[in-house]
Amino acid sequence: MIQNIRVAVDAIVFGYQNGKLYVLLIQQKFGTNETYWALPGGLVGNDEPLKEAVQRELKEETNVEVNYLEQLYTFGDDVYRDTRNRVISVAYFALVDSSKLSIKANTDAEHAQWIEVNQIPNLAFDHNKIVQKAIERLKAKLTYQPIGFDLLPKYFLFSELETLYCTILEKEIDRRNFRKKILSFGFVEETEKISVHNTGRPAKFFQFNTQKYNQLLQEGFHFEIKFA
Amino acid sequence: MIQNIRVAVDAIVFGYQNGKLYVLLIQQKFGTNETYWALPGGLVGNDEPLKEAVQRELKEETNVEVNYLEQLYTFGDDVYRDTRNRVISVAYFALVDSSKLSIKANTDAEHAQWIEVNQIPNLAFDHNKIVQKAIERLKAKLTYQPIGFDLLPKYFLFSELETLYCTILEKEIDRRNFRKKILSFGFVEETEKISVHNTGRPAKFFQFNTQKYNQLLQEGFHFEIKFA
DNA sequence: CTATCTTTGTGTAAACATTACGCATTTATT
DNA sequence: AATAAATGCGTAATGTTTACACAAAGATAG
Repeated sequence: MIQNIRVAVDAIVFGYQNGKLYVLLIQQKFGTNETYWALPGGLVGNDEPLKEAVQRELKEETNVEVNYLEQLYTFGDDVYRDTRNRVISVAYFALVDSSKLSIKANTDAEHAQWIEVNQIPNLAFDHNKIVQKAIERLKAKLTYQPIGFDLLPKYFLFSELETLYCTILEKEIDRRNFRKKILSFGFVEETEKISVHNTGRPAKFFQFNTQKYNQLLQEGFHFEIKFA
Repeated sequence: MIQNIRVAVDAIVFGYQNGKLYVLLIQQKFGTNETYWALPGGLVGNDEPLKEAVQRELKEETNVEVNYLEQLYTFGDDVYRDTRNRVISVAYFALVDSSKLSIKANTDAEHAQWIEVNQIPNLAFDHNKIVQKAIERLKAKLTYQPIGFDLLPKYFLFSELETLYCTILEKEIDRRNFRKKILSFGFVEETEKISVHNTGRPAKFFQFNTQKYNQLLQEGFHFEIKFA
């Protein structure tokens, strides 16, 4: 018997801005006037590594380049997830910082759009399920890996980092304890820059020091933020 | 262009007994007199869910039924991992308790064998890499999910649980603090049974209460064992 | 039958980490 | 100048982890 299974990749790309979490979706046409929302993705080339396939599809369909990319899960238990063919999908989890939240014009990218996570419509195939799994991963990782910084600009305020954690994890935390905890790690550094907003005391900008973090990792450090 | 990619599943099954961790491997013949060790696995059927494919292959090739099964990772970045065809492999991570550590006779199962993890030979394809990733997953999960109990018999001694943790994580821990920590969770219960070994004070058998654990999970409980 | 060995089971004090707040600081606004 | 808003720093109370002392229960040897 000859195996006849298609292999696709799909990307769940998260972006964050002003206390809101977004997912990158594309609008696809089925037939003449029916449109569906779906995750960016497509079939893998015969000689193409999976990871490159995701990056290519993202580039083609949305013109977005991500800051962070890792494999999420392979969806292949529902044999009829695509009604036309047997297709398994290797889903990837990705993050972009807020500077990339505007779609750059591109042949196909016009159908791409950032949608707030609590306003995601019905998606094609099992894509709602995939997004759900990605959100769980994001929440989990936020507490044990410093991926929150990949969602923020290079220089950020502590209040921004704090509201990012609170909005994504849907929990409250004490501003002052959070700050102390993060600073105690030693890989978030104060910069010279100072933000002036319309109200309140001006705040220092901070930055994530990747090198310092990797060094600490090697010394056996283990990142963790507990949210009650 | 027609996509021509094979989809395989591979299983990394761990077993534990007497302070030793084992992986289930099979001996395969290539050509006439060349033999290779490899992970159990094979191609997925056209109408077969991935998870069922693993279970079928395990049954066929090793006659083993596992206690715990979850998807590990999909290996598909090395385009030439199989030199004959483009094959991507969806790897699964599985556990059996010590009662299943003897291979039951079966047509194909004669080539299956439990090999100690620190004596794993060169394996076919990228299977050494896959096993490595599985070991990392096992170590990580042991600290934040109660999967250690799936490697032990239904009734076990605290000393057995303790040495399991110590051998797999390759670390020492204080016996008394470990016991207190585990018991504080409330899902490991004392039984009436008592073990009499040749030396020392007789020990109570304990058992894992799945129902209690699930109940605690719903109440927001989060399992965690820290190893210095 | 008592001394010794070994493993199990219980307790407790010290060290460390987390939590809950109080309050001074620095700007913009009235 | 007084007020408001957000930032930045400190400290006491509480909770958790670690290190270790020691009693308990059986096996063995003299």
